[in-house]
Amino acid sequence: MRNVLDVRVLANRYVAQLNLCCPQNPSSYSLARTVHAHVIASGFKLRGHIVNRLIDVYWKSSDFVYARQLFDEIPQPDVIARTTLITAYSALGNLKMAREIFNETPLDMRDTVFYNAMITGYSHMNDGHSAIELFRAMRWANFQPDDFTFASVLSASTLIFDDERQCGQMHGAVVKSGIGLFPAVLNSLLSVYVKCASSPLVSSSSLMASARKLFDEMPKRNEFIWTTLITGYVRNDDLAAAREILDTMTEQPGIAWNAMISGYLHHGLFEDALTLFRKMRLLGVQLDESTYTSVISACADGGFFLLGKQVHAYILKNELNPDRNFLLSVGNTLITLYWKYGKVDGARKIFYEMPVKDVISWNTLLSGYVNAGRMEEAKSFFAQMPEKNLLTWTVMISGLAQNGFGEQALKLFNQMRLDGYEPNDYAFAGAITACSVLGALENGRQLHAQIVHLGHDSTLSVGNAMITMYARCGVVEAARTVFLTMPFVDPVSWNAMIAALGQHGHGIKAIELYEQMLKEGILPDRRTFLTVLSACSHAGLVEEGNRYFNSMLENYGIAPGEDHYTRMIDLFCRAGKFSDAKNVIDSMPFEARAPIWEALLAGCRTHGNMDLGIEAAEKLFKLIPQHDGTYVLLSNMYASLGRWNDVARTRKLMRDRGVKKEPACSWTEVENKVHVFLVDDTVHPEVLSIYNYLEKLNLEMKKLGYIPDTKYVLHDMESEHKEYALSTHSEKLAVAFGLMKLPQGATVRVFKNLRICGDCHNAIKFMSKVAGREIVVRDGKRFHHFKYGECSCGNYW
DNA sequence: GTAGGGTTAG
Repeated sequence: MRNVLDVRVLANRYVAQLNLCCPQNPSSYSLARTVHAHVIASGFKLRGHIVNRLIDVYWKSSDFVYARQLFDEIPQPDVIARTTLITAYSALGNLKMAREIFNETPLDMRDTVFYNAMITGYSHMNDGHSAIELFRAMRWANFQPDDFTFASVLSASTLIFDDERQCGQMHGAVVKSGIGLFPAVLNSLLSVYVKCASSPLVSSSSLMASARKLFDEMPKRNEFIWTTLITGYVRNDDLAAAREILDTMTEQPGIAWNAMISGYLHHGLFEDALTLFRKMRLLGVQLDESTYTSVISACADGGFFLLGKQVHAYILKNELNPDRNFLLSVGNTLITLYWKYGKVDGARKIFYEMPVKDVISWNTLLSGYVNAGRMEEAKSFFAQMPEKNLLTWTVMISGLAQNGFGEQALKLFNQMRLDGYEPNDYAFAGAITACSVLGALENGRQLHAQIVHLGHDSTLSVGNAMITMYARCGVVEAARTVFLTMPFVDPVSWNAMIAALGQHGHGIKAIELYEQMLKEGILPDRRTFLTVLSACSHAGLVEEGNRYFNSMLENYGIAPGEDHYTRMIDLFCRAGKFSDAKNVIDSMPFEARAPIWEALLAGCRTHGNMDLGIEAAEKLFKLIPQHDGTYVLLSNMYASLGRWNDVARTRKLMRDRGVKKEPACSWTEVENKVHVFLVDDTVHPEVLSIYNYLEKLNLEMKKLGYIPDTKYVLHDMESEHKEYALSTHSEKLAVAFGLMKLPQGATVRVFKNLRICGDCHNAIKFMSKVAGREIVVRDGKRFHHFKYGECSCGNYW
């Protein structure tokens, strides 16, 4: 038998021990289990504060199941136990269960803290309306709100308030309740004004003025209040006002400086961010993980790799004992820093040395692989990720699409939906890009419909991707419609639309659009010039192209890069001006590398300039001996000159050197279905009937003066299919198929992922004449529109 | 038993 006093002492000791438990302390859980065992062993009844503390420690140590079990064992849980359980359910995001406990609790048992817990639950789950509704009910039932209540309700208010009147009313309620002096409440009230000012629906200036007034009247300000106001100005794009507040601070809390640095960062003012960082160090302001993450991020986005590396070294030297969270967020930004400057292996090293990693770490390195085009590594990395989120899928889908793996990207997009993810605009943009790569118009249209349905069609990423998709699928009108109906456009949109016109042979229109862009005050960048030069090249606008090329450095201070010189060589070669093309190479300020010679060889193939072509090929064999494109271009060049022995010799050379050729395929859109003819060197059964149809066409073509039956092998086929392949190429097959199947008057569209050859170009020209139809054929990224024996590219194929 | 600020990935 114990006496009452002993029992109390013991109970207090248990509670004191349990109060030492906190979720940050990893031994909390076992400590609680020990106390728990002691209590039972000493014959104590589990009740009162002890059981309540146990429930609290258990759920906070991630053992909610046990906490709930304990709760159920109590015959009559008091209001504290109930409050704990409501908090636990809210933290797990299960507001339904939290509310159930709430409703089961009789009115006379409830107190203010009990209401606070439920209101906070709603507020944390971003359900502002329910939080405020409960706040009203609480006051209706005559419970007195306290400082905690207001802090939660105000936080909920920031989610839903969008006008000044509501802010004023809430302000009034706080004043009336007589609690206004608590810093937490004042800070929350300030947040309400500040967040309401960030809403696009209201005029921010008068709300920020109210916020400022509240701030000026505050009797006491803590570091959070300073920070909230600075963030407020930053979010409303008034960096000067934010800086003014920072400069008038008497104390120097690090978090306020962090807010300012992050403000500069998000407004692209990287140098200001870094200057402020230097000042922080000079004044001895406390630096923390947040400072480092922002600063490294500023280095990553602002072009300061070396400085970023210095910060990295500084951290290694001065932060001797950083905690695990520190290593996590700082490590994550360091990964970004390294891969953005092409140091994927450096990024990889940091990743694998990190003691703790989260989804962001994985996603960041995944982006690094994808961005560097290291898709094999990206794929296996993706497969071994322990946790994925929406961004993971998005990065992988658009990465696959942009690196040419269209089918895999679409497969992954479907997989993502099967896994229960609702794609966002970026994911849709990735899928649309995949359709561009594949030329899968029908698929793209279906996605377009879904995008409109889900309301993603007004976003830039989707709009820009759709312009390109429609253009590359041969329907430039649809691309134009997208461009014209987009609520906002950016330089990427202009580029995409100019490219769309250029790729379809509308060179003049492309240039007109470019001029219009200039008139609207948008500055061209390196990519714009690539687009414009391509457009000129495809339309044979030699003079214009030359003029734009010269304007790059003269008017815009942009030094032409290798890719711009490549376009110029292309431009001159298409026009047959080989000496000009050669001059371009000689005048370049750097050594000609493979892309330059490849452009020259491609140009020589088009116009059968054998000597120069051989010269270019020789250079390429030295520079990139295993590249299949050189052999294909060279043999095509010989073929266009009718030098079949040289064709055979080149192909033998390729085999002897063990060069693998990418498999090719061809498809056409007929009756809303995509028909694939040749994939990986296999022949579709329908090829035979097409072949016969083509024979008939050939006869008619002969009558019209075209000489068909070029005797060389279809590049994509091996010997077993030669019987059907001897006289035709896959583009021709596809066109013939379209002519057979599509009703008179319909346009035949062929989307192919190779460059069209001269023989096919001629053949299709005549086919369009014989059939009296419009035929659209894809040639790499651009298109040929054939009509009555003419082609949109004129003489500049 | 309940609240408030700054932070990284496309």
